[in-house]
Amino acid sequence: MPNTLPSSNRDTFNTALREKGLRPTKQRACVYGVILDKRDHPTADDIYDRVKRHLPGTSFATVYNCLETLVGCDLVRQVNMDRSPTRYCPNLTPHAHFRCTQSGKIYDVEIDNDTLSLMQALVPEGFEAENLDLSFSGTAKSSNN
Amino acid sequence: MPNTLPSSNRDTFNTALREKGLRPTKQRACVYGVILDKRDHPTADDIYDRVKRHLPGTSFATVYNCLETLVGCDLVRQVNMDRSPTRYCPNLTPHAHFRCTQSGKIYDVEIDNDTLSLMQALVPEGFEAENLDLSFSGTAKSSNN
DNA sequence: TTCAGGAATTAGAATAATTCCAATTTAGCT
DNA sequence: AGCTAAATTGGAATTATTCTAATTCCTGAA
Repeated sequence: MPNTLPSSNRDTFNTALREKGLRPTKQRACVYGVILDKRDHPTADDIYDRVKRHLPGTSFATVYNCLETLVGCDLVRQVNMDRSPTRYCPNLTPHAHFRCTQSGKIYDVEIDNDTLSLMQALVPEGFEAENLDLSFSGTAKSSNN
Repeated sequence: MPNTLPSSNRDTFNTALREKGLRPTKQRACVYGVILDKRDHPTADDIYDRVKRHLPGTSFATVYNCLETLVGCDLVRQVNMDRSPTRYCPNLTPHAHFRCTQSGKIYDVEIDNDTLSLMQALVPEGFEAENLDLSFSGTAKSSNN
């Protein structure tokens, strides 16, 4: 059903793209839609499958292009864990990730402001951090599935 | 010149491998040697080039095999930043990494125990973290080169 | 409303890092 | 020295991603 973005997101989407002089195309909307729709940290591959259900003609290149655009517009975030395929996440609040090495699932982990400040304070003089990435891996009890 | 590991490291190396029932071969020693020798977070490619100077016959597959072994024996650590090639680091103390987006260089960043504990405390009930990865990216003033 | 020109999409080829594989060599034991 | 499992080798294969050139689509000026 997406391709129809919920209207609040639709506005954010249109605005974010227009601000950068980019066009809010149906492919971009659809990619954004499926990422919002099921927040399971899908890979480009997953996203491709889901997008095809709504816009069957869509190509892989387009999915990658759209993802790059959405990341550039700060609508979604890339999540890289080790060397596994990049995953995408619509949660833009500062948060860490936990990967269960058994199931492969990725969970969002909140970061409180105090801890965030302390982490940022680790960066030495003379370095200007634009980005911070914190991730954990280990096992999640099955009750978390 | 390595292939000749400094003797203190040579002991650590032999012991670590023997403990796992693995053989301390000259290729493994050499890979370990070049990683200790120049601590600039080399990629497998860099390591391959350096190893070839000492053991010209060495193949790429061997470099990867050796790296995997060394990581498994906790002699070196993998450093993954975004999707760039994996880098290797002989610093085994808990530390974060800073990547300068201009130069591509990677710097070690110390993590004090208090901050480390707070970070570990972020992991919710029901999750058991075996691994923690913290990395920053941004710009380093040229005085840090 | 039409049309020009840039933007976006497309299919498929290309790339880069890494892993796999089957054959050969080597190391450590008896 | 000879046996056996472990390690190494070269090359092919894989995987995620990026590139390319051709086509299609929008948008805004006439």
